[in-house]
Amino acid sequence: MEPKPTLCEGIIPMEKGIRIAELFRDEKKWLGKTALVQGWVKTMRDSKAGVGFIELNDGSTLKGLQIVTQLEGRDYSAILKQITTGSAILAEGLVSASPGKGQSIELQADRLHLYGGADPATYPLQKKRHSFEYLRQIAHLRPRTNTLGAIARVRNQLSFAIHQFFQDRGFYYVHTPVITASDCEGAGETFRVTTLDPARPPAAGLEDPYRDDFFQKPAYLTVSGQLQAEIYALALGSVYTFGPTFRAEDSNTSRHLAEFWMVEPEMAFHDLQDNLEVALAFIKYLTETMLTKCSEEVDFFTRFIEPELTKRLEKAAKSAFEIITYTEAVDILTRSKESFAYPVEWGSDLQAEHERYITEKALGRPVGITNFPRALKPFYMRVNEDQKTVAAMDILVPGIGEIIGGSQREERLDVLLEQMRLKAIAPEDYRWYVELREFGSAPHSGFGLGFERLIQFVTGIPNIREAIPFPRTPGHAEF
RNA sequence: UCCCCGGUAGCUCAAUGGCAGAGCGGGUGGCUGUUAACCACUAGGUUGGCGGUUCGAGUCCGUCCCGGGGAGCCA
Repeated sequence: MEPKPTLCEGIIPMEKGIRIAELFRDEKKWLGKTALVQGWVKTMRDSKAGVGFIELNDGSTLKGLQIVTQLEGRDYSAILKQITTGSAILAEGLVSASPGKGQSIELQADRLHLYGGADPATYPLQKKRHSFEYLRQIAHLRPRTNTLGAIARVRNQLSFAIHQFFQDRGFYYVHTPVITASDCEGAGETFRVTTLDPARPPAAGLEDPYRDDFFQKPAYLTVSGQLQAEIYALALGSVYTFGPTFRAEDSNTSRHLAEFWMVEPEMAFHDLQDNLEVALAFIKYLTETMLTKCSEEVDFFTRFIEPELTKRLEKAAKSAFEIITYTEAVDILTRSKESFAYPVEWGSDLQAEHERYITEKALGRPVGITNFPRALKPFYMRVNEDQKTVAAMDILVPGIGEIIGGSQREERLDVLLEQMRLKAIAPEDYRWYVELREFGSAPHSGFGLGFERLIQFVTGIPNIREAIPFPRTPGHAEF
């Protein structure tokens, strides 16, 4: 009788190893014990006649574990020949005190296994520093570098902290739609979502060109979950969204992505002041998280990327933010002796150079600016008593500029309709949004935080394309 | 989209209009405790594409492509 094939046939069960970060976390406990580790070879220093060293990284921490590959009476030369920089290997052996400088423990290998080699002649990562521009071309390998690996761990830690912050405060996580039919609030250019074939467009002169399209009307990728978050805030109280957002702006700068992640809390029965307090507590919580949970990465970024980073984080986590009104900001700018390329005038938008002067030079720390001219801001922001300004708030940080934008929302039906009229927005296109003001309207507020810009701020990484694993920018959607 | 800067070996960069270079990485050999290891030797090039000026172009001009910085717009 023939044996029945089983699912496991030919599959070697994986051996359970220990993460290198765990080894370092409790070195004393592991000293003298046997450990099994699995990861990728960062560098090798071998002496063909003598002792060899492999620096192994498994992604759990910046620091590599030093594997010592030859002891008396053992010969690894056959397998060592195949283990090269970039190879995936297993190493098992005694954790012992290291006589060398640079690490206190090392692993004396009893057993080595090669999972997958890497041809040193063609492996794109060397043991030296590469430019970020080069690493972007090999986005499938760049998380194996110190910097991109560290950013990935920071992204993970802060994503978790974002949920923690809101969950601790009774917010509900709401999934707002990625596809939307409302070309929302004019926040940037939208990507179209369609199943029509551009090679075979609908016949010209067709009464309804969307008749055969999937949604039978124009549809887009979302540029913000805010309007839908408002719906749930006016039912659940305090909610937040955290998801991808899409802007088709032809924008080529170090702080723009076509696809980025945004955090958008929305809170019923909260005015602008409450909103600001949540935003500031939020920034403090996230920077504090960096200092406590990502200290190894913070030290690394401070050493290699941005020398002022630790100071910047401590300032943001511990000291008070400066809160000024737009009018006060204009005063600061007009009184300054700085010569700006763009004139400063009440009623015109603050330019990047103005924002930078205020947060970097005039005040030297994160700044909240409130109550902007009504004409500059979208229809949904609440009109102040002076009729000239709206209850808006921007939070600026040194080095990045605007990281948070938010407002108290207009909850008064008549004022909202008037705002829509002034901004030439047809109420029938936002029927449901208007109805929220007809049925149980309530004061509410919210803001949006660009996650990748936050990552830039807390790591000091200069280009936003390193703040996300797979950056999408004009002309680039690889990987 | 606009302005500025750049594109030379696998990577990071040199090279008055006059022989195409270095460091790192790769290969080979050496070295019994290395830390971006070290020492010796060695291979490696359509100087982004196309066109032009010139006796001669990596270098000057035109144009396109790509990358970076900044601006606008924004988070």
